[in-house]
Amino acid sequence: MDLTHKFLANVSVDCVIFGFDFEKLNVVLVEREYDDPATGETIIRDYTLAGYHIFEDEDLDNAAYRILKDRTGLENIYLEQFATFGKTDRVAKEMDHLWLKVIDKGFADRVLTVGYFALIDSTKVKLFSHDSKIDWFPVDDALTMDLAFDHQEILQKALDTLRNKVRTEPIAFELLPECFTLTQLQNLYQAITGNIIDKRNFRKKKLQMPFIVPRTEKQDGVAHRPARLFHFDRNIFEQTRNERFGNLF
Amino acid sequence: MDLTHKFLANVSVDCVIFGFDFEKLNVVLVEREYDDPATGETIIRDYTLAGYHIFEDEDLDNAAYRILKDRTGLENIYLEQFATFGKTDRVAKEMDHLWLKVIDKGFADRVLTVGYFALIDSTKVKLFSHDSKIDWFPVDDALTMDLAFDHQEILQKALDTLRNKVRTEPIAFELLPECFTLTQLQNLYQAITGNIIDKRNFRKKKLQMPFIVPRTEKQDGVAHRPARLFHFDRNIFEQTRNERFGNLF
DNA sequence: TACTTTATATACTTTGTAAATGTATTAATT
DNA sequence: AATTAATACATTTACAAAGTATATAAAGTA
Repeated sequence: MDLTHKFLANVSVDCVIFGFDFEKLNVVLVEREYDDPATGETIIRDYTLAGYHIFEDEDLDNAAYRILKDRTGLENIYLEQFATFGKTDRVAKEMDHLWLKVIDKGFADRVLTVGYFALIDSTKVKLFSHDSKIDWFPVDDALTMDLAFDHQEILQKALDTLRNKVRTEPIAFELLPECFTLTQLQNLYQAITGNIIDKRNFRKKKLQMPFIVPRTEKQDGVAHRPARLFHFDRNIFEQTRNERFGNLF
Repeated sequence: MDLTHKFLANVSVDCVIFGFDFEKLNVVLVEREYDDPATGETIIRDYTLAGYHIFEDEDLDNAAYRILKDRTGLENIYLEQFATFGKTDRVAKEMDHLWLKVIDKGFADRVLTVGYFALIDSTKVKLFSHDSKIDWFPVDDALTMDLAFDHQEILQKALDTLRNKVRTEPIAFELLPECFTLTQLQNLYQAITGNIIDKRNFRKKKLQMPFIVPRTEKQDGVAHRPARLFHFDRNIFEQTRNERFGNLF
């Protein structure tokens, strides 16, 4: 192997952090603001995914876990690498931005970004950011917002990957609390895929899956008949993995 | 964004080139040999995937296309990025190798590799290599051979991705000549998935797929009843994409 | 040459299972 | 009592699984 024209690149990791509020799918975005030094007015406001460059002695996966922990405080979270973005012009959008005037010229270098998506139970998570605003946004909105760099493309690819994977792998449960109702699970699948699912068949199918385990507790604090709660048993799922063929919903 | 501890990495692309010989799935491997300067004996012989580092002004995808063209002479080939490998110790295996004595120390640096897999009609392809042997190997064999670096892991991941994707996307046809028999197509799916498929139902299902188009020609040169030939029509497939739900086979 | 053998391609049928759809009842709150 | 959603069960329809039969080529054989 000829290493004579060896070329070195910046490497960063971007985390697409997905959450579910029992209605729609959300994603974590970090706000960027820049005030014009002369007038003091806010000139730029856009959003980025949660990202950071990797450290020299750090595995890619660990960088993603670090970023996730910095932003959510959470550990042992479902995290999956889905794509790497390395177009030579991927920071070109930034060139037209005033950002270039205030930040390190390092941005002008070539930057590779490895994309990860995280699935978290967002119901009780508090988001952290030392210097900028950070918040949840509906994914549908985020796809039309002004995102920095190629974060639009990264988000879209993360969503596509999630939509695909959720059909055959039991990852949807990562977005729900430990106990959930079948309606909540159905709403989640609908939010991810964008399709509506027939309730009767969805229930019938789920009830005969041995890894969807009913609990004695019932739903609480709702203004109608409370639903039975369930939890997902990963062990049973793995034991019965070969018996399955088609969709999980 | 703080860029004070900016870190630069080597970036390379590895291509997992898949082919099909109407019996089994094959993959392209490049042989590495090193002769002991003292005795002249071959000390090391192992195999790598087709890979090379990226150029400074080159998109990741283009690097993959370049590597593929250098090795096969082919253009306009199905190529898909499937994962990026960035463990800090991913070249550690090489440390125990005598290779380190004869090559640039650059290998000791951290190297990120972006994995792509290519699907080609291998029936009429000639492989190129200026300095080393290059050949097709059955994937099953390759998975137990001595592959360099973490190429074992990369190959396995490529195979997993192919196995998954082939269920819902019409990429299997990339491994066949333009015209093929239904038996060849069935054998291909069996080779990829490792499962046997019922011939009667496979045929019935395929014959009612409008994008599997029968041709007037028949199979030639076989010592039994010649089969009808078909081709895959991508336009029809795309037009009828929403009508589909389940497996493609 | 004529006939048989061999190997695979191809067609059609029956059966079992799961999805799609229709209808009814239950259990909580307001 | 009205409202809202949860839950149960039955019927119909579609498709996959599995059984059986026939067609068409080359190659072998009398």
